[in-house]
Amino acid sequence: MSPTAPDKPSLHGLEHKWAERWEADGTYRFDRTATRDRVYAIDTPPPTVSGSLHIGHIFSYTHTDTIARYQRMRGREVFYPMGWDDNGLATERRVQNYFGVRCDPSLPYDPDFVTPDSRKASDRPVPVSRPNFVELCNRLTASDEKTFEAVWRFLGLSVDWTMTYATIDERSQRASQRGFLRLLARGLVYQSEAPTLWDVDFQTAVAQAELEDREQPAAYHRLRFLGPDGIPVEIDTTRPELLPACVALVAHPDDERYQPLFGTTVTTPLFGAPVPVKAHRLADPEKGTGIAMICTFGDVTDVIWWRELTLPTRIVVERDGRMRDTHPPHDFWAHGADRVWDELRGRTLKQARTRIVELLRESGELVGEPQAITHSVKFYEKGNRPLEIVTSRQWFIRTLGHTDEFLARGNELSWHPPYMQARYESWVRGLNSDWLVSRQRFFGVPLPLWYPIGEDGAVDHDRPLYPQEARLPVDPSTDLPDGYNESQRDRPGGFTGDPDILDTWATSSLTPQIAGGWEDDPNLFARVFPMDLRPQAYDIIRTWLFSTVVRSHFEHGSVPWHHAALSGFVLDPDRKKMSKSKGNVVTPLPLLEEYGADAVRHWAASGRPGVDTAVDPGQLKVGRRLTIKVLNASKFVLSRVGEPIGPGTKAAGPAGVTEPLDRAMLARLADLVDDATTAFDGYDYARALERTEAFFWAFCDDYVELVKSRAYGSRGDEGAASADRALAMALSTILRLFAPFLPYVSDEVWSWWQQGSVHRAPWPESAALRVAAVDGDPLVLDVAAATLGGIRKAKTTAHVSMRAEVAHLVVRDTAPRLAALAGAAADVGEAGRVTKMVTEDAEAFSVDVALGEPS
RNA sequence: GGGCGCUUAGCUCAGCUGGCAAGAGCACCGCCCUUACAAGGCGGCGGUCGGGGGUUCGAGUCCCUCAGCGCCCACCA
Repeated sequence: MSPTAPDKPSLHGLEHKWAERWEADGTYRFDRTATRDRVYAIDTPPPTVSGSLHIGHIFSYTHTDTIARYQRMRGREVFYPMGWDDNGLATERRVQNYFGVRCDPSLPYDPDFVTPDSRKASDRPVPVSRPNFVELCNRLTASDEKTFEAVWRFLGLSVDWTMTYATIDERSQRASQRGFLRLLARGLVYQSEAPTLWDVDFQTAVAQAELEDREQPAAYHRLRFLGPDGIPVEIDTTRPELLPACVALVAHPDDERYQPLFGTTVTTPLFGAPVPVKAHRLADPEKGTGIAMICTFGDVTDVIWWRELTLPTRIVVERDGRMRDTHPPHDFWAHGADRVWDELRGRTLKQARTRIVELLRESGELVGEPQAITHSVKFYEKGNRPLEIVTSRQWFIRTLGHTDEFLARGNELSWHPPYMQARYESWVRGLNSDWLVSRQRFFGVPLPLWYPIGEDGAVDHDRPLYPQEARLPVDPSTDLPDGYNESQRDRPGGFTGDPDILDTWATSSLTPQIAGGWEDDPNLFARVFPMDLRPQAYDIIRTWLFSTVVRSHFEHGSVPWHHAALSGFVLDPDRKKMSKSKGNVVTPLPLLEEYGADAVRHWAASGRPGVDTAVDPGQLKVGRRLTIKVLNASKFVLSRVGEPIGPGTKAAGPAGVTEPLDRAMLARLADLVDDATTAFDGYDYARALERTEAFFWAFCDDYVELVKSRAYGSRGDEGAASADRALAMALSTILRLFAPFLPYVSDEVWSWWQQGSVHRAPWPESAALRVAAVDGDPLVLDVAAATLGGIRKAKTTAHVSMRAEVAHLVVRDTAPRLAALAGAAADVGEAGRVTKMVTEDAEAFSVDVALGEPS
């Protein structure tokens, strides 16, 4: 059988051809009979299904795929599933915009509902029931997932596509609810009625991990309170509209200015409410006037003060971000304060602020004019308005008090790059609240709980009812707690389902368990858990990585995986962070189509682990050129090779390579294999690629040129055979080294002369190459290449063709290097078209090139 | 306020445990239709490796310090 390289090799259509072949052959199918020690398990990040893939996905997933392919070639059975993160707010938001609907849980299910069509952006959203809304979510995510899968396949991810999951599917819901109930049974999860950060647009509580600070314009308003002896006490506030919720003033215990006031009572402006003056260490004497008003609740410090100073609660802000429209219990407001309140009630906070400032100004209790400042305010990372603090009943997983355990688990992990561990540790050390997992949303895993309703109609939250694990997953809005029937739902003496869902992270923190078949498939789980690798981008260390460690620690008493590989971010060509609002998001499909998947992968894989990398058309062209070069160089090599040469064939034997230059190249190649292997074992795919690529170009430019004429037979069969065998060994090795990065072109070329897929071929081993190289000295190749370079330079300088004859060549160099050159003198002579070559001992390398026909 | 990373040719970046007479690609300039490759090949120009100090026979590479950029965490009346 002889190799069959096409006359005109092309990249066109390779993706389609090979994606189909791999699927048909099950090239990446996981063999679940493999024992744990042979398995390499990857906890693939389930991308958020929200319309279209981002170039950042391509970047990070390519990194993972190179490692997956490397491990597979090293003989590991790679467990490489794909998940879709479709539950949660991102999907809800997309569904609202896409279909023009709004979820109203109070509506009954409408089985005949059809989505509104031909609507305009200005149209009001159509209210739909929760079940209808969830149906729409399922419909849209199903189609989005198809689109995503198509892009992943185009990119050439070596995922086992028979192993997919979605974070909203039944398996995930079961795992999520089971995990929750087990924590509940162990007291690691609890509910609490407490002030929590609240997004007034999404109308849900928000966890610490989902916060971000944003700089916002604001203004200090100086308000005059009335002290015990009629002496004014002035405070600065950015939230004057919260004055009716003021429950105390606070200053630092050591602040001599205010020490006389501690324990006394002052009166609030406008409302005339008597409030105590308290001392607390968190009060900052440098801020404002050094004494602050405590409101329920303006910010998290208010909550701390309120709790630690046991202050009363006076709520004026509603969950929708407006002033409440009723009279709050105002037993301590002064007579007449109702008239002030009537000016504020029901208004938005912004309107209320404007109005109260006017009122304060009129009453003379605003001191001076507001001073504009800029300060940072907490936002929900997906939100548009500052978070408020609202008291509500929520469920929490206990994370406080476990800091040392979490840090210890962090130490058990190998971090790539290592400095990423610092981000994890600073997050763990900074935890200041338990993990809030309940959300007041609709599309997600329901909390698997019901509550009894007393004969008096009061819901008894303290005695939740929960299902046996065998019943999971349950939807408490339609399923029944044991011992009840449907007629008792929401009735006195009956029960009510918990209306909330679990936060996305409460489910995706279990991806190793979900993908690995925890409890559902113990046989599989034992083979893959704890997994080997968690690949992800560094921005979600505090969410996904941390929460997965927490769940695994609590549930299994182990780390969820042994390695964490953190990818950087993709920046736009101007090195700015990409965001939808800036409109600089790069979508991957056009790049894949223009440059080819291998070139896009080449760009991605050239981004160092953890390092932000810009989209660079130049780099994409480099990748494109490389893949074309692989095709052409391979075609040349195979035109010299009479039969397949690889492990087990005759040319693999050491006897085949006799020429010093060929041996030198193989020795260099062996070093390369060691380099690339070491790099990959350290998760440095970029280094492996860079080394391979550098070798390959030098191989083409120097070695191939040097042996070309000998390979054509200029010096007899033996010299040609040596070259052919070395070329074939090199090609086989190079293709396998490139395979993790350029899966399409490498398998294409592999198929020209080898059996099976290169992606199931063994990773090259340097030992075999060293045997073939015998005593090969890399110096031979170095000096030969340098000499050839000198000849080329002379010809270029003389503006003559590379085919021009060299009448007389003098090579000067040190004795050892000249000795090395002697072994390749004939090759150099033929490649440079040198008629007569002489050497002279010298301190340093130089050449004299006399062009022209031999005299 | 605490921490991490980065700062090397015009641009994007390699240079891992100190030995480099400082590298690659892109861009730029020039040459070459050479039978693997002209959507190519070959060659050239270009940097006092952010500043300053130190250790060393020797520092882009280690230590100290300063500066700029980016990010993480904490705090925010």
